[in-house]
Amino acid sequence: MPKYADLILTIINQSNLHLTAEDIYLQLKAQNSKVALATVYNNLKSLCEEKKITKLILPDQPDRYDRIARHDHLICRHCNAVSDLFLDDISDQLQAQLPIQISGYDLKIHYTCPKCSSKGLR
Amino acid sequence: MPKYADLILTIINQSNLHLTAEDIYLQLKAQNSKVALATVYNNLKSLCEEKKITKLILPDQPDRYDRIARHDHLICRHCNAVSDLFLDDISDQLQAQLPIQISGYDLKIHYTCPKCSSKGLR
DNA sequence: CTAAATGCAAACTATTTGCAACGAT
DNA sequence: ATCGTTGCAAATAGTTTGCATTTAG
Repeated sequence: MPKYADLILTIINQSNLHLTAEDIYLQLKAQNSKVALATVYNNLKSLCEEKKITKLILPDQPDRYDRIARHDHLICRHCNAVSDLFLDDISDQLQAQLPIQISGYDLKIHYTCPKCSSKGLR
Repeated sequence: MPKYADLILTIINQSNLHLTAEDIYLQLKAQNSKVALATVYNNLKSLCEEKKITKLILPDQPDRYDRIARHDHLICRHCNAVSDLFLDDISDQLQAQLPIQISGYDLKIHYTCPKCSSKGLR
């Protein structure tokens, strides 16, 4: 039986959603029947420390976990829904403006998602 | 006596630090002697909703509160220390790559702060 | 007099920890 | 037999809420 760390990594890498610890827990339970939520949290924490996944921290909601491949995020300014975005890497451009060595960046773009937009929110 | 909302807004606008609710609470107590931490939280929440301040959410530490004027942040990849950064506004550049209307962005640049750097961390 | 602002304690949520039990080498 | 992995319950941290009280207009 594979360790949970591997199962969890696979779930995150195969998903294009942004799963919370709870989502992952439920998904594991559906497959595997017997996991503790704490085990999911512990494994997620280890995976982050090993830089095999990243934590996506968003306002007013539990943390989400994401694959490591560089990409940006669109965040709805009203409901905080998240989606992925693959823009040009601007590391070089940023680096050119800075006297220190940068190791990466995190770009969240705010907008109004279609759902909120259709409710008249701007 | 001014309302706490105003006092808090002033504290945040006058500080170039990134204060936590607790920091603000302590600062108010020092000036004013009698506030409840919950009142600080309630006011911070309202101020965010009114978009008079923004919440700065960082990994593994309490939320911090920041003035609204657009700027970016440098985050130490090791100790998560934050500092301000005033880079060129890239809204137009981002907008040009996107089919939807954006309303702003949040850019965090990761690096190794001097303190961590001097400890040999890279 | 009424509505908004405050204080306090309790509630809540997300996450972490301590520790005993388990399972694979 | 040992060491890393897991489950469970309890602890923790940060934040929010309910409600009675105070304050301001």
